[in-house]
Amino acid sequence: MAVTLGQVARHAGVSLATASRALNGSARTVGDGLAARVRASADELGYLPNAPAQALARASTATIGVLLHDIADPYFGALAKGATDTAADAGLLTMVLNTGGDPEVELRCIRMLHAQRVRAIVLAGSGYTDPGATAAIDAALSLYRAEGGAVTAVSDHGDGYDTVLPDNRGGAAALTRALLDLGYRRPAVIAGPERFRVSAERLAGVADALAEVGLTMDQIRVEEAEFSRTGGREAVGRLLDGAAGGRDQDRPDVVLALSDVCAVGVLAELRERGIDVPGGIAVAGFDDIPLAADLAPALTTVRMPLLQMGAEAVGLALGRQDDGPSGPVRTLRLPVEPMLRASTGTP
Amino acid sequence: MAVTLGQVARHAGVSLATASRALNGSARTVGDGLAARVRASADELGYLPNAPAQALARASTATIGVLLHDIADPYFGALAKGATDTAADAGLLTMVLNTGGDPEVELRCIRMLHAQRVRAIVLAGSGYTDPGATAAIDAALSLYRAEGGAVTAVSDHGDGYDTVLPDNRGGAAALTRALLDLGYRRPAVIAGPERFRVSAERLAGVADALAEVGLTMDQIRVEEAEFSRTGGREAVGRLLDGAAGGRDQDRPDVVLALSDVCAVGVLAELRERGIDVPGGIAVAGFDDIPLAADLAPALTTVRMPLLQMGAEAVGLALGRQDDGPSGPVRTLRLPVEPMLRASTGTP
DNA sequence: TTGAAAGCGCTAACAT
DNA sequence: ATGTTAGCGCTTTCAA
Repeated sequence: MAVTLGQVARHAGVSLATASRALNGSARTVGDGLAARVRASADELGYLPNAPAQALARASTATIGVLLHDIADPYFGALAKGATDTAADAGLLTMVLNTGGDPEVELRCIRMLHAQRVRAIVLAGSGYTDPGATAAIDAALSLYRAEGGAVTAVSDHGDGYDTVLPDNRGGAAALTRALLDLGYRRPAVIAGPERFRVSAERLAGVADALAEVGLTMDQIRVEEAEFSRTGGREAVGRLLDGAAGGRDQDRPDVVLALSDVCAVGVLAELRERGIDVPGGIAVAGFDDIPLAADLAPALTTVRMPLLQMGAEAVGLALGRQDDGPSGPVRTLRLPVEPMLRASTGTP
Repeated sequence: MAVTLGQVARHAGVSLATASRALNGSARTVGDGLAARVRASADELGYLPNAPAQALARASTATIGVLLHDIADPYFGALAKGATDTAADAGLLTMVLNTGGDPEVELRCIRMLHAQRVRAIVLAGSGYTDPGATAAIDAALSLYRAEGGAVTAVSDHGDGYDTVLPDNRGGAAALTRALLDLGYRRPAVIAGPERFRVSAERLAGVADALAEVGLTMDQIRVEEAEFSRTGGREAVGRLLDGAAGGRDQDRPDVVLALSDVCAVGVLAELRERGIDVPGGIAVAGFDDIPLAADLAPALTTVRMPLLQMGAEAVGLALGRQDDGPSGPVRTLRLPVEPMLRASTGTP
């Protein structure tokens, strides 16, 4: 059905080997005349190499895999864009897999990508706190690496992986400090799910900054929320309803949502309740997703270099191909920066 | 290096064929005892099938490809989510390729996906108006289909493709009508790039509605803009600066951006110029991307069922596998709906 | 520089 | 129900 290399070779009157060398590169070189003839035949017949066959013969594919929670989430969208573009520049195709943040799904995805013999797997989602889940994933990745696969992580997935490490903790601390400097004194935090490592990192940053002014985490309200708009809405609802008596005294003066998509939900809920932002309660997020500055009001947040993170993660993976599997583990620390906008006004 | 089926077979004391049948499904059936033994061996050895080898032997992969302009764009993010999740449910992996809206890139991407022997290609970006580019793409896809590949399109890419067809024209007309009903009389339009078909479709819808009240397109200002925030900003800038004398008389009372990401740029530019929305100028978009309702002010737009569109596009492709390549071309028309929000207030 | 031939790991006839 | 074997399309020794 499809045109094969063999047909091209016959058409050009050369051997299979020569056709292969002329069309699909190789250490060996082919005489100019023959090479041209082969290429002409290939064009004429409309030859396209059979990638699976090449993969089998070469024992290597031109594909990578990216694992993330949800491609529709703007945070992961930007990460994926950085990754896919970098991969494409290197001639690689990218498989994008949504894990939904579920370690079991992630494990299955890793096996599928391993089965595909992708060159590299990028762990773009957060690492998990559950030791069992982490161990299972580590084991699967270890098998994958034993066969030459490269693994890189975005944010902490344990040492042992080449990692692009944005300063979650430092960023959270810097943002919290900035809020304190603005005069806010009754912060409440909407933290990410406990099962994700980044949640703890960011929370630790908040604690760092609070400690500097003599506050501890038990003195402030912390609600956990999924990394989603709905999660943010519900969490801030609990925060407000939970404030005993609902008196303004108990009400937080600023809500720090540790992800922008949560903050979006927070803004929506406050709007619905008729609470002015930042007049009534100020709001801050984390990530600086593309539309953060266009929200109502513009969202104070921590800028993460998302495109770069995705790009560097793939870059590390490709570097690993050259260095060999046993080179030193690389960690690329990336600075982050608080962005103060209207949602935290000036109290 | 990697564990092969052969090793598993030997370990279990069965033939290669039996091992294959036991592990990787087949019409034939295998005795319970043997099957269990084979599975046990596979587990013990940590066997993972070699997908490229399977693809070669079966002459078919378990992958699909999705072509879109930019995965970081929320419109495509949602589309991709619908597509990847549906594919995953069917046991398929998805390769996501950013074309940047460039037909040349798209052509190369199609060839790559063809080379990969993906089962289906989803054209998620807009079709092109350039006949040359379209012909080249059609030709490449035609070769692909001749070898059993399925192609489905989101929005018009020509008949001949199974298509998920949101009512771009009808939606634009309905939105325009709604704006006219609100009392706006000096609309200006920020249209998409002429090289995309959807731009013309949406523009035609606007014209339809204007005609109903005796207006023609030459009586209103139309600026072209890339489907991006920056595109929207610049276009509305031209719109305002171009209004001779800049007198309020000449100024549009509503700007209809034919994509939400453009509308975001419009809102940003108006904010910067200190023009109130909707008090000074009202703004509407198109697509209803996830954050449209959370912007400042909430954006009036046309709701497209983005997740569903992505999902159905993959569904059509999978249906095509069964129907055979020669079944009738399917078109799935999807209704869209204007969403009136604060950005168009009530003049 | 070119060609012949042996696989790569797996599936699917075709036996038995 | 199980095994034997011939490929799938390509790359890559190994010879010439």
